[in-house]
Amino acid sequence: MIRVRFAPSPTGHLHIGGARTALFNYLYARHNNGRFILRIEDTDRTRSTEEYIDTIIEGMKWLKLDWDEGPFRQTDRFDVYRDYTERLIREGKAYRCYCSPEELEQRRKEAITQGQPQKYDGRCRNVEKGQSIKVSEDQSKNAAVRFKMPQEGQTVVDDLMRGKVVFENNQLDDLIIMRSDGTPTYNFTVVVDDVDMKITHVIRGDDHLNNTPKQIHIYKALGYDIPLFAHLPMILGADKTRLSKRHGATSVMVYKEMGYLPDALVNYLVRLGWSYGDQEVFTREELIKYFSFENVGKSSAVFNPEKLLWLNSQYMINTSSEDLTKMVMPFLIQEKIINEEQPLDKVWLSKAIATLKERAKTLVELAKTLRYYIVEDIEYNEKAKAKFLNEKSRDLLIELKDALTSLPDFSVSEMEKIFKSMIEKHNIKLGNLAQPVRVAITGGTESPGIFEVLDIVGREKTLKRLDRAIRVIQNQ
RNA sequence: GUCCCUAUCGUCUAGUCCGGCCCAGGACAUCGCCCUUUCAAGGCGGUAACGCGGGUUCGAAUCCCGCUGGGGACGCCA
Repeated sequence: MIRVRFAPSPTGHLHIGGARTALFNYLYARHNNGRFILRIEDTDRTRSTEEYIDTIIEGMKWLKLDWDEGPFRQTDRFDVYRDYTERLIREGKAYRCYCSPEELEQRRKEAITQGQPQKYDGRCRNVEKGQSIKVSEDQSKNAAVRFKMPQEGQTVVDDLMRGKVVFENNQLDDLIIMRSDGTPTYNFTVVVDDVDMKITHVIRGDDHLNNTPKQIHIYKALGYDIPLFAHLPMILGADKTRLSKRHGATSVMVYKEMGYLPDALVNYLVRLGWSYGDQEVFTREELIKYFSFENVGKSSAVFNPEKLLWLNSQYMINTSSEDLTKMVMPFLIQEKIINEEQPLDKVWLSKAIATLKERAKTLVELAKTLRYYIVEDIEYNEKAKAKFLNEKSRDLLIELKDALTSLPDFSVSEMEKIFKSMIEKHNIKLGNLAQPVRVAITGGTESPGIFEVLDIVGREKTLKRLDRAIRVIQNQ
């Protein structure tokens, strides 16, 4: 049974990079009928917050990356880490370190200026029995615990993505596994938890590749089997540096707020690194069916918001108008086009959406363009008004209004007949009539086909708006 | 500074393992044309890439070496 996990730290929102790591874990688990586990790595108590835990979970749910076990929290497991730490000390595989963070920082700075490797110098490594260093009670109580890394030989990480990666052990640092306040640190908890949770494949970002040899030695010291590793390439911003807030929206929930569909984001994210021939658009089932590390690239990818926007527009087109009706509601409220209690005919709304979904790239755009269908009075775009609501169009609008008023059946085909006869009579192009009408009805020059628009807006509002446009022209 | 990863159009990528089908294919963006009552959507077409230098070979985007570029790591962060 394959078991994978996504292990974010709640020191920020679920961001684009994390979401993709989660997605690849999810797809690998589902593809192999394995288990997908969510674990919150909140050992850094100064930076982790409950709020971030909630938003990460919210983000996972929004993207429909459902997990099978968890969310587990490392803060619930401190006793476990403490036991393991004590065991390692007892066995001589870890030791107490009395150096203060300030001292270490000082030494690190010196090492950098002197061009020396920035590595713990190991001064507490062999003094555990206390002969050569005098330690006050206070110091003893506040000691951190370091893990003894081997200093000779090599460590090989056999990575599913990158093959065998060789590290020289003399590069390895005696890392701290327990802080002086008694809380454990990442490189230690990650190993303990992956063992306890029987993780078979550790799939994570490239930035962890360098930690892997250290973790391998912890596995060995604990006497456990080493899982398989797959280190994914990172996502970069347009300037090719690590994706960060400088590059715009990085939190997945911001994409929700901007009116993106979760499936579109997932589709975009999976194609950042993974490919399946020339296919661009995938259903969730296809992703699960086709996913494999063989088709994941090795180099980092630049996040391209424009392609995401395009994909979203494709998903808008391919989503049923009924589903879009449900999805757009919060945005209609947000845009103050409707209020929460306002009743709205869902069938009618869905018909309106059908005319707009191939024109709107996001749900926000969809909501905004829906405005002239829903609200009572429209606002004119000044340029459009100046160009089309003038003396030239006044008589046409009056004539059309009269014709539509007496029209027995206010249908697309009947309206079409009226427009046709009018343009023949006046020897004008359809656009000469349609554009002024469009401005009168929608306020602007861009909309779906004019007959569809009139049909959805309905006779009552249509006549009212034509009337208003005529008055506006007369008052000029 | 040390270590690790990586390198095909502006961007995401196919092709690389098993050299010839590739004077490099698709997608986004961009430009042009078509469709057209506007805007979209759609259709057609254009511009645009194998980082550089050495090898190996009849032949290299593909194999080997070097260089250069890019990224990451070096925390009592994860």
